[in-house]
Amino acid sequence: MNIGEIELSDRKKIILKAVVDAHINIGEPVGSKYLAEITRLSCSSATIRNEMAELEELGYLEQPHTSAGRIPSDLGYRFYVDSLLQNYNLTEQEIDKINLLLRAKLSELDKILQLATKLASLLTNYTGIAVKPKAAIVSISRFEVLYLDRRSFVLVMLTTTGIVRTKTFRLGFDIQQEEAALLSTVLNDCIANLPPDRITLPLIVEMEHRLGHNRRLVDPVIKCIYESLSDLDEGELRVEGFNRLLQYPEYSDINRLRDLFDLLEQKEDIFNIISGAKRDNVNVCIGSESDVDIMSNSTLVFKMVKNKERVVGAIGVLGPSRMDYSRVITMIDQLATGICDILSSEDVLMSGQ
Amino acid sequence: MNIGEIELSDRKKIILKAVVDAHINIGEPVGSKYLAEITRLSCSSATIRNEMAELEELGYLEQPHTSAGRIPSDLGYRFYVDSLLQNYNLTEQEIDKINLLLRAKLSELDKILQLATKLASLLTNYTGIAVKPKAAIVSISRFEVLYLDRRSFVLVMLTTTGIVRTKTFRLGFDIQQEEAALLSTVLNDCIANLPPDRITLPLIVEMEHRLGHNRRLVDPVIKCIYESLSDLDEGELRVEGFNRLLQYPEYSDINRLRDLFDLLEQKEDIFNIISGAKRDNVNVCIGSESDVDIMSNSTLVFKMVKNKERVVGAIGVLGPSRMDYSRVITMIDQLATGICDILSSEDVLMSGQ
DNA sequence: ATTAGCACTCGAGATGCTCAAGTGCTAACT
DNA sequence: AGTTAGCACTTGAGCATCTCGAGTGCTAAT
Repeated sequence: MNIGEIELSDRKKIILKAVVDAHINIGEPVGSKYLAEITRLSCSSATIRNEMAELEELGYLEQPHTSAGRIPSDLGYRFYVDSLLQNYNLTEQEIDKINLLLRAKLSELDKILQLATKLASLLTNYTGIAVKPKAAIVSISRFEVLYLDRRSFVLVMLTTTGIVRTKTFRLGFDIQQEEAALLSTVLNDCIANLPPDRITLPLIVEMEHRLGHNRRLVDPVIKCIYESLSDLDEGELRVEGFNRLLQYPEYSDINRLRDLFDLLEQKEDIFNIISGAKRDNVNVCIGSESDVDIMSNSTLVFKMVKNKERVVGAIGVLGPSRMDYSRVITMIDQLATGICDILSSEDVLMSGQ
Repeated sequence: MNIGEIELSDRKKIILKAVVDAHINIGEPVGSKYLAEITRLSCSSATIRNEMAELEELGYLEQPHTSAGRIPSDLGYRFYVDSLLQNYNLTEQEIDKINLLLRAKLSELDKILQLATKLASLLTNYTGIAVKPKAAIVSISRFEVLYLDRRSFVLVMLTTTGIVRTKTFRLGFDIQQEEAALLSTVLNDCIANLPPDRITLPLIVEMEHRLGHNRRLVDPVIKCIYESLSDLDEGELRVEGFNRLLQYPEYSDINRLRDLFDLLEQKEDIFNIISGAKRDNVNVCIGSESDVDIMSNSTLVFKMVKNKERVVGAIGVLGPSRMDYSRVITMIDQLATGICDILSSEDVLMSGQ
């Protein structure tokens, strides 16, 4: 990203990696003496001091104050994630837990994401998040009216995206089974497959005309359709295990905690970060790499969830920048691909037996 | 509750009320001198000191340490809520905000509760909560199969409680419209109105028999029915505005905060408190009045939401025991009765126009 | 019964001290 | 030229100490 970034000597890389690793484990600034002990570089603390000073100049390390050790900067974490990361091997237990989810083969995307979010939080010990994006323009492809009794019916709406919505109507007057059927026919004739902005007054008038004395049904039904459609294209952000963050010293400051909480409750920023993701693989947004300044000191790791090339959501983890990256990245990767597999295998759901 | 509780002198009541009021506003222990100034009792701080000492002996007040003022004990708050509370008059704005909700006339209980929870939190500046109780034993009163195309259909399930569930099935083999219709008939014949524990193997075998070569549909459909039913009788706890609590000094301790968060995430305890409520009106559970010890220093104010005598949920607020009771109680009352009104007026929903 | 007065208690906050960790720099060494 | 030992320096954490103010309880006078 910078001119100074031409190449890092092998020793610098080893030291940088050691600093990040140590800081991830210990949570405190790491000093030269400690490094000299744990690294296999046979050189003295003084040498390491020199190297660290240079790494700081290059922007990879920071010093909280003069007499403390060094901690990685965002750039340092970035380099670590991009170049220094070792593969993490999931333990049997971890694989088991993920498989448990996969085997459950839950029915709806919602449910899967919910469980996956919990799992993400549980396995990584950070906060799990899941996102369902705003739907593209949705319309209702088919209406169905189920006649319950002379004073109530259920309106079933099948959307173009495959989601089904229902609404029960209770009436202050009587209605016949044939009239309910007529309502369904008229709805299908007039406004099936129309996006909300093309449901115009003339259409509504026509519907009222065709429904005769049941014209009074039109208004509430249309209102309900609008509601359902606008519901559907709202994005959704699910958060699980926020309290896990409370155990990390970086969030022992109430204000930071509060900011982060606001970030999650307000949703917009997270949506932006996730929808701005470039990579098809696991994305890592470290600290202030996003424009969201509240994110400083925090990192978001996530991966898109796709169903046959269509992005249907994302799943990830939010935690301190001092995060066990290799573990978390592997975990999210596994989880996301697992979900994708379930989704794309849905076709075969019943062909097996 | 105790022998000493025969009766409090008027002056004691005034002092107790003044202590609670002051502590609610200031958030700190209140001393005798301060009280002597603000109360209209023309008596000196020494007298007040004597009275306070007695109130402490009776259990209504507490002293954090010798040289601090007094704070109300749980019992003190309880007496305040039961006997000393003045009516709070909602401001125009507050009434407007509530009316806005009422006018929205949202379609589903879920949506109403969601909005109401947000509103509760917003208006009171504490954490809003809503509860949907575990449903009584639910069964599915009617099945409907909507044929989509030769490889998919939607199963619509109407439950005895009026809730509708749907599930889309995608098949690995072809199916005819008549076969789908048959599935619906068979389901209605065999297992409609049966609680889950009475769906027995013989019934399933019978269904498979009647469905002929589509017998392979039975297994996934039954599985889906089980899932839907067990989903439905899960209680639900909705929480909004937890971060508002972060502004109160009683929650500046990370551990307390964390305990409270766990309480909300784990749900069971809250369910118990709410389902153990005696009063039909607004309930106030102060601090350790419940058996849940995490609740010490916190108070839950809530009211049941009913639809024609059937309890369909509850809405309330969680905050520090030092809570603006008169305001909060009025607020929750207004909100809950408002929701009840919407629910019971649903009948007339369409008879108007 | 009330109240003025006073001795007493206790925590919050300020101050100053030591200590350990860690640095940067210089000079010596390979 | 790169490495290292050594040393002076910096700084925050932790701790003891002190003061100050708020508030109490008690006693004696009203």
